[in-house]
Amino acid sequence: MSTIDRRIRRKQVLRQKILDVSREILLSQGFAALTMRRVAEAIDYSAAAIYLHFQSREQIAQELCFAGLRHLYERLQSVTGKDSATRLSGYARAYLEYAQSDPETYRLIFMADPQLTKAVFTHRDSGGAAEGALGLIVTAFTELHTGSKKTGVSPMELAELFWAGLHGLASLRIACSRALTSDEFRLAQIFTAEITKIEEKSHGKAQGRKG
Amino acid sequence: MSTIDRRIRRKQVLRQKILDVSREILLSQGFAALTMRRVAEAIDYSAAAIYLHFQSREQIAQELCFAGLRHLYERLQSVTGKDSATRLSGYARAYLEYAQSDPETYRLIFMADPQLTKAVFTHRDSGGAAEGALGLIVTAFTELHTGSKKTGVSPMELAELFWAGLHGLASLRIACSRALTSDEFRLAQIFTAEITKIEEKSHGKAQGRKG
DNA sequence: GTCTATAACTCGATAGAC
DNA sequence: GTCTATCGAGTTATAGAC
Repeated sequence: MSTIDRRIRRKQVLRQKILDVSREILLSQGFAALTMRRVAEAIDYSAAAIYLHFQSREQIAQELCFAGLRHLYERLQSVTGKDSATRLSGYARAYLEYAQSDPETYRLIFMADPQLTKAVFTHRDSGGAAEGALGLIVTAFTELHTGSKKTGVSPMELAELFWAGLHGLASLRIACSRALTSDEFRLAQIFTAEITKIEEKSHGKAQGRKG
Repeated sequence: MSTIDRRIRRKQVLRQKILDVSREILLSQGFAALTMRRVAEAIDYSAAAIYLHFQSREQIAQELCFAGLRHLYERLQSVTGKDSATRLSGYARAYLEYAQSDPETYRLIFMADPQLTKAVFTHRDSGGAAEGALGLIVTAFTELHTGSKKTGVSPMELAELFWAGLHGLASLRIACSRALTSDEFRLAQIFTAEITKIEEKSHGKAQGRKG
């Protein structure tokens, strides 16, 4: 291994360490506490040294968003189910569980800064996690759609509505724990049942189909 | 009118002027641009003078949130309709229209700072706009409920789910205009139809944005 | 080539002169 | 009541030590 390789490797290691420390600060104290000085303190370097590895604080935030989005995508991917309806129910739970497990990152991705959110949806650096995640949901609704339950509403529209609903539940909870008095998982379950047209089990089927 | 009254009045006028200027900056440039120095510049005072009328920047933000929430409440109150289902449809439209008309204030209320969101839901200074708004929706669902369409799901739960869905649509649009490819008003219409259990009339209804 | 040290600028907020 | 001066904290750019 040449000295040049060693140098590159060390550089990468330091860069990753900056990201790790940043993630920890974000997780425990929120984005406002994620300052260059604090990160520098944690990795035992000067604040200016960070700028050799990252262009700005925003860029660090962006990478944390990308990583968070990949985590969310992985959770969704790990959801299995024979029929699309139960899979959608699993997606809902997985989505809310992710937001609950790492609210500060979720906030950073979807609530904090429009530029960051935009970056998540436009840049390719996140490994296509955003498209992939939505793709899973669209696929499920497409399957559901082949049962021809609904006409005039495309799977894409249902997928986006589904996502928006989950995001509403997750983000309201993050913004204010007291905003919703009902349990968000229960609301998500009701929502999923509605959107997939599955009657709640506690009551059998109450209404007919549509032809 | 005594000199003391005059003084109090002038003080109130200046205070309102600070709020007006702040609101304008928020509306046009976002919360980040709302700095004490900029406000001071606009009202032609020193930055320190503002602290005679407001305890902090946060307090200014809070009052802007309260005012915004009252505006939202007014829009919801102006929705009329014979049956609860059409009223709910109107609420959905009014809600999204408000968020669209003043996205920066909406962001401040529900997305920016947990402390602000919490204040909106706990403090009484907003004139009970938050409770009032939710109350309108709960009432509509209670009416709907008397038709005994749904059992096992309370009107309160439906109201919160309804609100969360609308918030999801509004906040996603604000966070990133490209997040949703479908028209949010159409999605809201689908959502409302679902949650009120009204089958879509294959395609008859219009989905225009502005009434 | 890398990092430190430092300076230039932003901000919110406060103390004290007038 | 108002301003000036200033503090502490923040981001960022750069000069120079190693």
